Amino acid sequence: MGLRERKKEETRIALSWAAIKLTVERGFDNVKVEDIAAEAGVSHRTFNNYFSSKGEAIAARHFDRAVQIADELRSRPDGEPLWEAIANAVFARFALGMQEAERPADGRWIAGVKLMSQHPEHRGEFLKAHTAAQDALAAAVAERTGTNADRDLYPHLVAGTVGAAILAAIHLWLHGDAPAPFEELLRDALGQVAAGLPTP
Amino acid sequence: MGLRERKKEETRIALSWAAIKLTVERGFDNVKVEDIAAEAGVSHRTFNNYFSSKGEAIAARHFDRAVQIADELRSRPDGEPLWEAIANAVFARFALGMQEAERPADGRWIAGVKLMSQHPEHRGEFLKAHTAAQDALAAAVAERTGTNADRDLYPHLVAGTVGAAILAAIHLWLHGDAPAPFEELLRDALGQVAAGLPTP
DNA sequence: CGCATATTTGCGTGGCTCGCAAATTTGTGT
DNA sequence: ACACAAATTTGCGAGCCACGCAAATATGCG
Repeated sequence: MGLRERKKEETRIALSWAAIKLTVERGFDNVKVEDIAAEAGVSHRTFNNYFSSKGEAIAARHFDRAVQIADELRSRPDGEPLWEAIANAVFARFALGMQEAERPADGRWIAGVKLMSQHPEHRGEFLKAHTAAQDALAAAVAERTGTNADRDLYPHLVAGTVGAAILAAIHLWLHGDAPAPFEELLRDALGQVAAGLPTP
Repeated sequence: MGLRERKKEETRIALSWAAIKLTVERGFDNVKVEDIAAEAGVSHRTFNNYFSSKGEAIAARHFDRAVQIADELRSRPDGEPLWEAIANAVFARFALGMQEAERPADGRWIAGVKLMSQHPEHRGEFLKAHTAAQDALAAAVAERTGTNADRDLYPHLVAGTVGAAILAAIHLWLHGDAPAPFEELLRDALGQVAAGLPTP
């Protein structure tokens, strides 16, 4: 990767991060594209060369992280049972990134994230990123199971189910009554869907 | 429901339908809000009293239909096993609406729908509608299984899994290699997730 | 029939996305 | 080291969109 591409990637991340930071701090509607561009040290117009909306910039980090789950799955040993490999892939990339990238227990930050996550435009972009990543996961599942993502339901069902587990964990973590550690929720959710959701 | 509310509902549906029709015919970016309002016989400004974007207007029909699945589930007999009740609820509202509301085998129409379904803004709104309806389904599942949607993962996992099945069926139907009747895909998808997705 | 309440509408404001072309930066071959 | 081709950034402008506000209009109840 040449200097050119590296710098592009840096700019992309700087923009996305700036978008997240400002939005969490001030609220989605109080951040102008201009502000994000300024924070990242580029022009307003350049922002739109990288992202076609504020929401997309915010969701880009989620997207990048989620796509890596598929990559991780591909690199799991062949002998590993499917659902085990998936759980390991999810944890390797997802739960890890959760700890490293985000502020720990800053109440103000978490409150901001909650607000952001409820904003309509963000929700739409977040879900788009989520399902796009899910498609990548379906392709990886197809590879691993010898099915065909263009013809069979199976890989999409697996990927969709895993995605649903992740979303459920996030949802309960952010909005649930009884707060539990995210990792525990995620492990629980993946365990339940892997076991086939028997009636409780 | 008084005349007032009935008329509001009619306007809402007329707007949503006009948005779909024009978008399918001309493509998302070649339809102005003005056009939709004109087609429905109201002012541009009134459109925004009902919907806050073109995409939302289009997705409104999906949303209304999807929410009814939850209602339908509530009205299934108590003795019916959960997954059976869900499958019946989905079919009662979803597959039915598929036949009645949409043009049958008009190739031009279907091509337009495919294009529309790929447009970023539509995708976001569609997914928002889908997950909103999914939340309603989770609530209904919680009711039926004696779990709590604010504390337990279970109802969200079930609803999410059902949602994933529906999306996978739609996806393969619209974009898959080997076209199969939608109803068959849907039945197959629901059957697989209900059975717990064993490795094939 | 008249009045309180909802709804529609027009207008104005600020913001956003994107096409285009000029300016700047970067990689490469000599 | 240097010059040139290719990629990237930037400024500008056009067109569209969402929404606040207040005036006009429609509705339904007593």
